[in-house]
Amino acid sequence: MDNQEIRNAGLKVTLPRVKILELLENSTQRHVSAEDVYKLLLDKGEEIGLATVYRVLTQFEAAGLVARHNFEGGHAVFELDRGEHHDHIVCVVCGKVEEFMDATIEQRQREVAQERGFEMADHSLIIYGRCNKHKEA
Amino acid sequence: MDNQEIRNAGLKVTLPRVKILELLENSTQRHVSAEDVYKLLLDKGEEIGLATVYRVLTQFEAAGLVARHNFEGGHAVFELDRGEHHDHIVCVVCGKVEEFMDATIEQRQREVAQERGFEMADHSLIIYGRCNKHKEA
DNA sequence: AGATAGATGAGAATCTTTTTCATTACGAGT
DNA sequence: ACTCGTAATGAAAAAGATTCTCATCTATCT
Ligand SMILES: [Zn+2]
Ligand SMILES: [Zn+2]
Ligand SMILES: [Zn+2]
Ligand SMILES: [Zn+2]
Repeated sequence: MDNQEIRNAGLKVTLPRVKILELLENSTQRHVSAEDVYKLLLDKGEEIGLATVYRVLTQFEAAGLVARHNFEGGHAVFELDRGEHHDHIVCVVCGKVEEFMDATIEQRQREVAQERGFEMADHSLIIYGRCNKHKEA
Repeated sequence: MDNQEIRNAGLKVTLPRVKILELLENSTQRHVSAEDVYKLLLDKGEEIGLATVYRVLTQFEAAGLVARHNFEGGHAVFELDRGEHHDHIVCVVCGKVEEFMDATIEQRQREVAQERGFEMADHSLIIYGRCNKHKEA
């Protein structure tokens, strides 16, 4: 259960943390900004300060519960980290986000890093395009 | 020459634009933030307002003269767009940036987008890791 | 050279995220 | 269950990045 995940992260089980984790688990949008989380909680009647939302998301990220992504747009988006790595493809018209994982790309990235003497720690791959509803031709 | 590139972009050839483009061409750091550009110009005695730096970089981007990247760190970095696409590998310790282009990755990205019904417009791939000077083992 | 649309600079404004600090609430130990 | 010390929270301020406003200047065309 959630409480245990929070405890395992070395954090106290507080109402804001439980509610934020619940929201990330149950929200229809998987990829949400801090502001989104704040407003979605407000809509549910949970008055949790925006500063707390930022703090908790950052702590969850450090604990590996949450992943942060820097999509275009000037603000970070967060999602529950379910352990399975994936990358993203984002529609530049409607903002729709789809996830994918391509073993070939993953493998080549590791090789590219090695070839350059780097030890890969992480990577960020975002494809921008127009989804089936918004492509031109 | 620079002036023609600026003109071709439909922009007036002004001193700030010429100086910013020169700096991007000659700077030892290829990947610079707007603040970097502002300060590097100051160091050279060119007093160009920060707002102008932002405006010009954005215009250059729209004209395809400059590429903008959202590395981690909360601020965008810019580089001259020399027409040859490439991606980046960044050392999380010292910030060193290397460029690479991998045909396999590029190709798979296009395929992934297609498989999902997307028309790829652009993509952002950043590998984070430790460079040869900073890796552990 | 003169007219005009476009460009600049300074500062204000905006947006996102972090910090401060006084107050409140977990949870370990009794 | 009660107490206490520490960690967590909320509100507001601060900080950092970027954009906007507007009065002034300037490149370009005639
Ligand atoms: Zn779309
Ligand atoms: Zn995702
Ligand atoms: Zn390094
Ligand atoms: Zn580059």
